[in-house]
Amino acid sequence: MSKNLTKRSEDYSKWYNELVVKADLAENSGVRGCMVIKPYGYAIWEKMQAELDRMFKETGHQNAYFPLFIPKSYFSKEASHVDGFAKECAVVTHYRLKNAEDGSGIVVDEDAKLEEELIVRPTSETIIWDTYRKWVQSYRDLPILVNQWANVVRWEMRTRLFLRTAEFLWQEGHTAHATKKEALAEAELMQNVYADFAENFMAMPVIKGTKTESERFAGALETYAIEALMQDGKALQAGTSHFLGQNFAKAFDVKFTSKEGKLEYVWATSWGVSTRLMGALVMTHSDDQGLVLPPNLAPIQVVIVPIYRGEEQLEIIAEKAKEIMDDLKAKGISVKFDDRDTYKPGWKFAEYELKGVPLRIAMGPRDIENGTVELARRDTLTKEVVKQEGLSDSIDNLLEEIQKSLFVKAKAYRETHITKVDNFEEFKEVLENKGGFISAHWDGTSETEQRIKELTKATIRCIPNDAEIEEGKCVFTGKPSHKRVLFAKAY
RNA sequence: CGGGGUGUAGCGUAGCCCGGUUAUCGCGCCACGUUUGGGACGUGGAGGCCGCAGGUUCGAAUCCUGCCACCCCGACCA
Repeated sequence: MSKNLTKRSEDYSKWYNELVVKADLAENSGVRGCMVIKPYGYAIWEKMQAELDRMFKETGHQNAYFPLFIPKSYFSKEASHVDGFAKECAVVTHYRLKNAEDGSGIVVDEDAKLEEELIVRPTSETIIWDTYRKWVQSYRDLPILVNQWANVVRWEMRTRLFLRTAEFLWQEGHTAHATKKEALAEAELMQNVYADFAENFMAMPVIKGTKTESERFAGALETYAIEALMQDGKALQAGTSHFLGQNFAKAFDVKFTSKEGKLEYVWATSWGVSTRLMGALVMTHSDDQGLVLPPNLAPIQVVIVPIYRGEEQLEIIAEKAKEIMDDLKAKGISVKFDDRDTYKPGWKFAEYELKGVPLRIAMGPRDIENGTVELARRDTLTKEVVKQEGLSDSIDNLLEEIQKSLFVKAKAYRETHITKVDNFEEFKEVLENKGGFISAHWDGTSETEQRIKELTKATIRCIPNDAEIEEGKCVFTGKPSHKRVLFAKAY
């Protein structure tokens, strides 16, 4: 293993790429743009899944599973949806291979051409709404509150581990409602669930807002998003929740008879977060020493490293370590005792720092003698000698403190990187030299948004839900505006 | 998908321009010994279809063509 990670200040992008690989989260595979998520990285994803799944169920949702393949004809039923995804779809055209006649290997059997080509899902709205048609007749069949955990494929031209891969893992919720009001409430509810998860579980502060028309999901009437800010000053869309109106119901003819006996189209939402959150997690907390994981998501929360000379000492330390582990496990804290004698303590310290383990306990003969341990925090890189007595309680508290402190730190960074700007020169200056979100007035037109994007590469990340009504002039055109929106360069 | 770059042992690399013994070095790996409170040291050892496929040549890591993958810049996107 090579020792030094590129510093964030030298090359942020390179730092990220190296860290994801060196911390054993993921690596590239033989297939362009597709990654292998390694056990350590997958363990973090599983923790995210477990908590999100719990939250979805708590808000009344159930899991189901829909097919990977979508008939091309389904896919083309909703016009704006096709426009949005057509350019990045993988298409299955054949169902059989055969040995090449000249013996040169395996080739596609041209005789096995599919009658109707299948799209590998880039998202599942179409197949799900085709299914919901059969599930819904009466208002009594509503709402349908379904989520699926799945992989999807979007044939991206430029990929990066976790942030943008051709195949990624996600969950997609698809709900059907009798009224517009109910569907809107669902979309907002899920935005809140995502924000809650991001902040309380990932310790990643997010801004809740609405997307502008040009940033909206293909087929949605309204897209609600949570936006996070990375350490390099770029924004990252961490989750989206869409109000789909009756677009898909109309495209797939999903109607129900209302209480009043009228035939009406169903109202829809969809919402998702993906393995992109892994990238967000890395870029929110980690440092030049490696990964920094919030305790809620760390596969290993505490690691115990013994320092010893000879079997005899190890035995004594191991015995003490076992006591500590039992105490910690009883509190639901995940702990690993690393008694490998093939690596030295210093090597292990560096290794667990790279991997972001929140707390490290080092125990040597001196500690055995004094009834102490050395306790080191990953987030602050500080260490102190503490009494073994009451250790599990203090660790329990400390983990909670680390979780909070990571959030506070990330939030403080974000707060100092939201800059109010009132003219375009300043806009460009702040974007160039400081980065982060720029809070500015906008005249509400796609044309202006587009021009600003062309000139600066910054896009409107969202219109914050809590934006104050404030009379002002568009930062670009000078036309009247009544609230500020957030601009940023984005991932 | 367009422009540029890279690909040599598990990782990082020298050699390539200007073709010619057994492909360089460091880390890692294996064995033994000494070590163990911040990435230990010594001695010995193993490991290579030089990204893949063709071509030029007496001879190719080196020159040419095609393909694949990765990185950077664009266009596009979660």
